[in-house]
Amino acid sequence: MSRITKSSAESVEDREPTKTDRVYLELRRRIRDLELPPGAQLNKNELAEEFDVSRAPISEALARLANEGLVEIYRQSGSFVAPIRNQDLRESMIIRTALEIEAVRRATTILTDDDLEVLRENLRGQEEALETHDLARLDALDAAFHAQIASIIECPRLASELESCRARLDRQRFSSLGSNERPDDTLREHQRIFDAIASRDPEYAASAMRAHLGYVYTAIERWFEEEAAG
Amino acid sequence: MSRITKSSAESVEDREPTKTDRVYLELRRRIRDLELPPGAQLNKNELAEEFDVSRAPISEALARLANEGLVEIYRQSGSFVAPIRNQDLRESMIIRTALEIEAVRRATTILTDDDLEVLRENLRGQEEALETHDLARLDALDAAFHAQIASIIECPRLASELESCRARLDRQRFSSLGSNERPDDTLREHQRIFDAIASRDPEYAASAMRAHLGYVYTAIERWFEEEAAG
DNA sequence: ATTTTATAGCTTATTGACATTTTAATTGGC
DNA sequence: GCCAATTAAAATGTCAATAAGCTATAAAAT
Repeated sequence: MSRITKSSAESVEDREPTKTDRVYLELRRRIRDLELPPGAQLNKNELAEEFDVSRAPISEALARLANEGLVEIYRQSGSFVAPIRNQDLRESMIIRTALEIEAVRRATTILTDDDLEVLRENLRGQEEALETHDLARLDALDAAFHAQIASIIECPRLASELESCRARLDRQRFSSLGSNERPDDTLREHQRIFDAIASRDPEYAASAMRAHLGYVYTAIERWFEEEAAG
Repeated sequence: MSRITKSSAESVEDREPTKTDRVYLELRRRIRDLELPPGAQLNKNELAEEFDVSRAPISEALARLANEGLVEIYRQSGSFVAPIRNQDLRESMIIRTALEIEAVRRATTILTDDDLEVLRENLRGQEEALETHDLARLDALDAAFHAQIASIIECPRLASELESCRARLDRQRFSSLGSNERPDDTLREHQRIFDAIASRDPEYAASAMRAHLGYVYTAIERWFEEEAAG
């Protein structure tokens, strides 16, 4: 009997999202984009009123965000947007590095020509954005570049975990956007990753990715120290 | 005002677990240990009665387990223990490989002598367990060996994600325990990982770990094909 | 003046009832 | 005998009210 219901799996995908999902996605976006700044209080009653739902979906959405490290819930006391902690950024970068290196390594071995063309097109866009000093577009293409590489290996759980890391890291990135220190270096590193992938050498691709993410992490640490000092 | 309440963080750690936590941990254990077999129905009403709580904590616990890939919830239809899918095992092993390689690489560079001694002691235990054919103990020490390596880098979020992978993989492992094909090979691979760590060579350690996990994955795939065939 | 204690105000946790949706069986028609 | 529409049962999603716990303020005692 229980086996039969599993046939409903196909109809599950394309249903309108539950209220919990709506609240979760919207709050996640606000936190990521710093509309809700670190430390801001998230009152479940107020949120329930604002979203015009009861407190149950709010509560579950906040629990999910807490699980993801974007929210901290103190029992019977209050819920708050998580502060940006150096330790969190460090851990997120370690996990991101682990996943992206493994992804690029495997992607390199199973890559199709279409995959390569998508990446090449992205890089062309990055060159344009750099020439026109469109830092916002450059940033978006940067994120897409990494996501495209990860998507090649068709591992949704890995992609999801990577996105979770990025959400935590994005808050720092958006904090320092504009003070983007080295857009041209970044582009060169991306091009080197692309060349490594195109040459179908997993080790080369992995080391290029590692070098790139190492620079990214150095920049994050520098930002954090300035933030702590100033 | 909202800032002040964050000072309560220290008192949050050592409070008795919430009902949701209790239900989550217990259900997770039952699923992992196959007490609740893949496909089994999880009726929220029945569970609420059994645990003597209302349905809210049950619902949240199941949501967490669903997020982790151990449970599948079909709306207004039913909740079931997730089946063991080859694709899930593959993804879990990819993520596990990514995280463990990164962990061992970093651990190798910051290792203390005490850390080494703990690992050496574990290996001695594995040798004993192999000699006495105590496969259950060998299995436990295997898990501990990997966990000890990961713990060195002090990255709780990585450790947590690894444990989540292991929970998914454990169901397959427990299914085929006893048919443990190659306990002696496994020990040799562990010893090689230890030697690499002891020599403080991150690249060597990473490649030893990659080789080991590759063999593990091969065994999993073999099991799955036999399972599908027979 | 300082420390301790009691109280009041918030906030989240939990509950039990209700609404919505899906699934399966049953009935009626062909 | 078979198919379709209807209906009933069952499960989860949602809600609004209540319970329980924490923080901070203020009063009281040392």
